[in-house]
Amino acid sequence: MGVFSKTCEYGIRAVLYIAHRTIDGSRVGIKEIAAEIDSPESFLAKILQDLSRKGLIQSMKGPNGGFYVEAENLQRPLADIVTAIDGEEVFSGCGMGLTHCSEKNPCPLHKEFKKVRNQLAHMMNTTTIGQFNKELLKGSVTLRK
Amino acid sequence: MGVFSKTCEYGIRAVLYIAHRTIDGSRVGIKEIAAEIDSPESFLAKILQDLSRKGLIQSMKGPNGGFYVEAENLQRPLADIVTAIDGEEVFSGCGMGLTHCSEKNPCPLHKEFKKVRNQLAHMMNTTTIGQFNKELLKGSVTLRK
DNA sequence: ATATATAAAGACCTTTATATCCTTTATTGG
DNA sequence: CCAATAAAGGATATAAAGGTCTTTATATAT
Repeated sequence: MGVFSKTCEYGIRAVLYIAHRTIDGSRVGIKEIAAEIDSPESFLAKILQDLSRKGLIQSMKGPNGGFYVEAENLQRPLADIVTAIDGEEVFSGCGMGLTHCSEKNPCPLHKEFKKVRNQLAHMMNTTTIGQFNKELLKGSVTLRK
Repeated sequence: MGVFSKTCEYGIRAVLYIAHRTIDGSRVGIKEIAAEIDSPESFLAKILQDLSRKGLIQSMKGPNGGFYVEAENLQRPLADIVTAIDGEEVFSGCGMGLTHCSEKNPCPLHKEFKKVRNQLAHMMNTTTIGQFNKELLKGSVTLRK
């Protein structure tokens, strides 16, 4: 188990892929996305359907249809994808699973774990969907394997 | 979904509970442990059975039997519990699930995610099983709810 | 020795995550 | 309008995580 669910991992990869492939206003189909981020096609379809309903990405049916990312969404943080799919827990939950863990009622790890959580949250909140477009086009970073 | 699996969360809580309850050389039974860390008893039994096989905790059958932690194990890091239950992935895996993500073949988040991972790993490697005994005895930290 | 307390072990069951497939709906170009 | 294309939606399958129950093995006290 990683930090995010598999669904979420595919979601992040797919959104970044779509973003960099459609800055020119074009659209990209599920087949290509699935192939390029190495994910099961029909499972990914479900994920993108969900992200599209939630407005994180856009879609269009029919010939020349496909998925794309609106300009304004390029500024949204990756944390929004995580929250949409996995929820807030990873950014705010107790490290050892206590539901009432807090400053006043802390688990043993509370202080230290909070630092880690906050670093993760900060990173995901300051990293945007569009931020890697250049590097992805250059090929200096990868989304598959 | 939290950072660790539920199994792992119960495991950490239970081990810390056992540690502070058995510094005097006594043993503590599954019923008490489950009640005090608020976990399903027979599920926890499985988890402790596993941790005991792996040597992280000790156990004894029969009257006055139960679980306990050897003095030497009090020095072991919590990371050992996580690794025993969830594996290494949370400490070393790619944030977006790429199996070949590395310095040479990095995902977009590689650098930043690595920092978070490392902070988590560092924290869990420098925190020991016995470290919270006093606070748990005092009641200044909690393991339930 | 026997009765009893306790963990170990193994066989289940339930729920959630992951994944596939088939049908429907929307869009477009001719 | 028609045919082709591509996503949406729904039903279902499979695997993994989470959880329960019953029986067995082992230690202790009497």
